[in-house]
Amino acid sequence: MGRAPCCDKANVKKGPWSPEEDAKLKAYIEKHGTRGGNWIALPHKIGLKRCGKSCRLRWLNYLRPNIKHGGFSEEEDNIICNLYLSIGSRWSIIAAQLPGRTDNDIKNYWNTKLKKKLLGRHKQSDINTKLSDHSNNNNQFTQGLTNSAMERLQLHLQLQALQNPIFSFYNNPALWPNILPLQQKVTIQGASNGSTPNIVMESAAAATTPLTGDTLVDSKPVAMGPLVSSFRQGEVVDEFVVVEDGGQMAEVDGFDGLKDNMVWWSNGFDAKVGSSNCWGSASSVVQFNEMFKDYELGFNM
DNA sequence: AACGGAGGCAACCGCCCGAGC
DNA sequence: GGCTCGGGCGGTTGCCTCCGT
Repeated sequence: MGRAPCCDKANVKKGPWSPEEDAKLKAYIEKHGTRGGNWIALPHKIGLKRCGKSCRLRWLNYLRPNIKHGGFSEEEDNIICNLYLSIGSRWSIIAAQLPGRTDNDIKNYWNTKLKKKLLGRHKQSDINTKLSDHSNNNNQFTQGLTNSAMERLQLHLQLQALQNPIFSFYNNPALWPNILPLQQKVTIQGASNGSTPNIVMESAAAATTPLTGDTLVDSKPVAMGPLVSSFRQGEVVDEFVVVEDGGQMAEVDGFDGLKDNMVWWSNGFDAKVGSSNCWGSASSVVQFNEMFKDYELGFNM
C-alpha cells in the first residue's frame, strides 16, 4: 500500500502564487511563526487552496525576511564553487554558509550561470578531449564516472589550471591523477562539544613549494561560517571526515594519504552503488570499497 | 513583426529521514 | 520494532522572457 498523499491533489491550486496568497501566508506566519506548526494543516487554517509543502517552499524561498535574490558576489561564487567541489550538490549545506540565500536560489544559480562561468574558462571541448585522450586505454574509468563526477572532475582540472598553469593537473596529463586533485584543505572546527561546527577552507598551495611564484592563490583560511545542517562526528562526508577531537579543532585533510586523495573521485558513483545519496550514509564503508575500486582504475590510467 | 530557441527561475515531485505513537 | 506522518532535500519541470533570425 502506498503512502497517503500529503494533500488532496485534485483540490489544490498549482502554479505561481498570487499577491493575495502571499499576503495571507505571510501575515499568518508573521503572527504565529513557523516553529511547532504544521505545514500540512496551515493552508486549511488560512483558507489557501495550496499544498502545505508548497506553502513551506513559498515561505522559505520567497516570503521569508532577509532573503536575497540575484546579485551574487565574487566571494559568494567562490564559496559555492569550493563547497560544490568538496561536497557536491548538497545545496542546503551550501546555503547555510551564505546568509540570505536559499538552497533553491543557489541551485538555480549554479545550474544556470556559475557552472557555465567556470566551464567557460577553458574551452569545454578541449577538456573533454584531454580527458578522453587520457583515458582511452581505460574505458572502464570513464564509463564508471557519472555525469556529476565528470563535471566535477572538469571543474577541478580547470581550477587547478588557474592556480598553477604550468604544472597543473589540467595541463599535464602525465601527472593525472598522481597529484592532489584539489589544492584545498577543509577543516571542520568545533565539531564536538555540542557547538555549531564551522567549515574553514584553506588553500593548500602555500603548504607546497611554489612552482611559479606568482600564480598561487591566496592561502589565507577562509571562514565559511557555521555549519547549520552539520555533519555528525565520525561521519565520512566525501572529503570531510569529522573526527572525534575532544572539543578541539577537528582537522581533516582529505588529501593527506593515497586513499584520501582518492575520495573525491568517488563522488557521483551513486548510480553504481544504487543510491541517490551516498554522502556519508551508514553504508559508507561498503560503498567506499566499491568506489575505491573505481578510483584505482582512475589512478592506474 | 513574427517566430523559434535558449536561458532563467519559481514551483512541483518524489524520495528519504526522523519523530512520535 | 514497526508504522505513519510531516519536514527537508535534491532533481526536474514548465512557464515566462529575452534575443537572434
